Amino acid sequence: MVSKALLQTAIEQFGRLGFEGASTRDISRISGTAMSSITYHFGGKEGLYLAAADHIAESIAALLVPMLDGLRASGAASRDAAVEALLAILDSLAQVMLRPESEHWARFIIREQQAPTEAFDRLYNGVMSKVLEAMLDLMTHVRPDYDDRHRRAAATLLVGQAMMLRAGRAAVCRVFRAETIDEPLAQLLRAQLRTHALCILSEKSA
Amino acid sequence: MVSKALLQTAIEQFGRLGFEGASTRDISRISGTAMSSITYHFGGKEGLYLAAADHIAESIAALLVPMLDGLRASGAASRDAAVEALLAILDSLAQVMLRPESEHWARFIIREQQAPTEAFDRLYNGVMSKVLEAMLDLMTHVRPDYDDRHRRAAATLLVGQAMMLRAGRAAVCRVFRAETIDEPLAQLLRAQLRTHALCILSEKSA
DNA sequence: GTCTATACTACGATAGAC
DNA sequence: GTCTATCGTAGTATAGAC
Repeated sequence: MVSKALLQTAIEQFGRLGFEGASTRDISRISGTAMSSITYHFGGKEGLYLAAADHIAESIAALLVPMLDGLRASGAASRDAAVEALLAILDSLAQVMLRPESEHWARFIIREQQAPTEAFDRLYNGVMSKVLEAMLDLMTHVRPDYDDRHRRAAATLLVGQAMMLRAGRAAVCRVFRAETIDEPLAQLLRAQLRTHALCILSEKSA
Repeated sequence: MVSKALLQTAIEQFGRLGFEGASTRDISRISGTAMSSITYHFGGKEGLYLAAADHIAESIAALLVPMLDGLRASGAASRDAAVEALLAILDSLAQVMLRPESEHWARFIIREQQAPTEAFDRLYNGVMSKVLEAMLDLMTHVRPDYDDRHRRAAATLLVGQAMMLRAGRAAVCRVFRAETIDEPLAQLLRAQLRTHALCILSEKSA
């Protein structure tokens, strides 16, 4: 399974070093194969990069998408149910951000956020849009008084709190004077995120 | 002012391409000087990188730090005053994130968050810690019922909403089906951030 | 399918002229 | 202080053996 190894190594290397910084020499060497295997399996460096984006989107989608339909359905029952469903989505996002495995995905994605290429389209269409659509759907039940743009702004900012756990990881660790986010700290952050989100979502209409 | 030009170009190139991806050849060419000027002024590629981090920290500190002492003082008057001071800090952060000039800073900083080097120390000690200390100080007035770790978690997550405006820029634009964040959208996002923060900070104790 | 060998370009650093 | 010239290394891509 040379192509699988190349894909895994590519995600790590592209995430750490960026497209230009990563070298196909290193990727193939770490994967235990020859450089020319990249050309054979993916057509070249760029093909490998896009394949890595697809693989990341599929991996995250596998973790999140299956639960979205259920939450959308259960959230239609009442406003409180929609709030709970939104809290569940946010906590799932937070858990993904806290997973050690998400480190390389996150680096890759955050790079693409700063300078989107075709790879960002694949990430957005593959996962992000699905999560956001589910959130916006639930937001219509929670915030019928908001217009569409306000609901989008609210959902975006709520996601920001979860994203902080990855995108601002180094700062989070400094704030807590910790080397890493261990399990008790992770639970504290998730609980606080829930408190914040509950407060924002259940506040009576302005 | 060759060294100034090199510094500016370095921030842009390191931000876009990362340390490994950026080339001293390009940086010197874009700056209109010779490669060897980098060796002369900064000792080499790494010295230039650290100098770029210092320059970013100083630039952001110049925008934020002067207001922090005043807000800390005014926030000591009452709980409501502390809430208002915190809202002012968050809005300033949001404005920094929304500034077009912050694009290159942000890329540089976000890269360092994912893989901190000595440059992150300079960024954290130069600006981030000062903003966070001011926020935590105000939080003791707003949330005397929280323990220190909960206050740190709350402050961190609040900052996350502002950070989303930069770190998740591409996703924000997609959500609003916009090419860029124009002035009306920026105001909408800032207003929503204020609503969220106000809701979180003024909620009665749990 | 996977390898070795190689062609060609670009990298960072430095020596030395001015 | 800034330049040109050059060294040694490492980059991607490709041709061709097996």
